[in-house]
Amino acid sequence: MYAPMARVATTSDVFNAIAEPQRRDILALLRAGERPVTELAEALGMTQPGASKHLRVLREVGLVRDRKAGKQRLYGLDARKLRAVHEWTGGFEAFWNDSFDRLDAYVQDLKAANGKKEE
Amino acid sequence: MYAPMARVATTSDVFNAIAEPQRRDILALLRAGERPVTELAEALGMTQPGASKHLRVLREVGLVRDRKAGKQRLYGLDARKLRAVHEWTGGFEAFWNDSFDRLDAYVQDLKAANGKKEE
DNA sequence: TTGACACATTCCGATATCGGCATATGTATG
DNA sequence: CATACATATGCCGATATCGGAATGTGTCAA
Repeated sequence: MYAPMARVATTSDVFNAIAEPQRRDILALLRAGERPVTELAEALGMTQPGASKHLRVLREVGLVRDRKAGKQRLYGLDARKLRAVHEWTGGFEAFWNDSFDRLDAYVQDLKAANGKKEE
Repeated sequence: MYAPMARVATTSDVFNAIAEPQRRDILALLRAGERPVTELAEALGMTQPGASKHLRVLREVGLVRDRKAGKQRLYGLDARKLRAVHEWTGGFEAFWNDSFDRLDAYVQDLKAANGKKEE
């Protein structure tokens, strides 16, 4: 009937998939090539079911692909969808590079007043 | 003293902040310049408290800054942290252009070598 | 077939998240 | 001061999420 219409499922999109640090780690590791689940799990210090679950999310959004190889299942990177994120953030490039409006003034202000901020 | 150690707070990082579509919309809108909360809310079809809450998240991760202007509070973009995301995804650039070629090569390699002596 | 291995799925508990609503805080203006 | 306006915060309900543990499924090999 009414129902507070709570949260919307978000695990099905790339932005959310890479919001999880461990999943980013998996993707980064896969740049070196295909890897079986157990190897990923061990390399990243996570349990096998944990790795499987993260891989499932990554697979469902299309960031990785899997391939059977005997007993194992090799996961490989499919970075095409990361391009969308790269381009989205790229749309803000003008705002972190060069001065714009009062942002620049504000930033200068911060630097002057705060010194170093670390990054 | 047990506690399944459930989920880790993630709202305090940039990747998670931009995982929410409405927050991305806010950031995109703010490229046009500073805006008061109400205007953002109306422009994006969200309630005022809703906008305030999203803005709070964005502020806490440093993606927006706020400035008092009379009765209003103007929110402005601070895209510096988006650069980190841009660069992280940029680390995969070589893989979204020819990821399949690379993968194929890797696969051939595996088949030829059989074992897992990679690198 | 049996057993070992690789991986996926399910159930669970704790907590995070989001939207809606009501309300509190803050600020200008009369 | 009082009131209107702008924004923030608190509470709630529904649901999503994550990790752990146990268990299920699939595949090779003897």
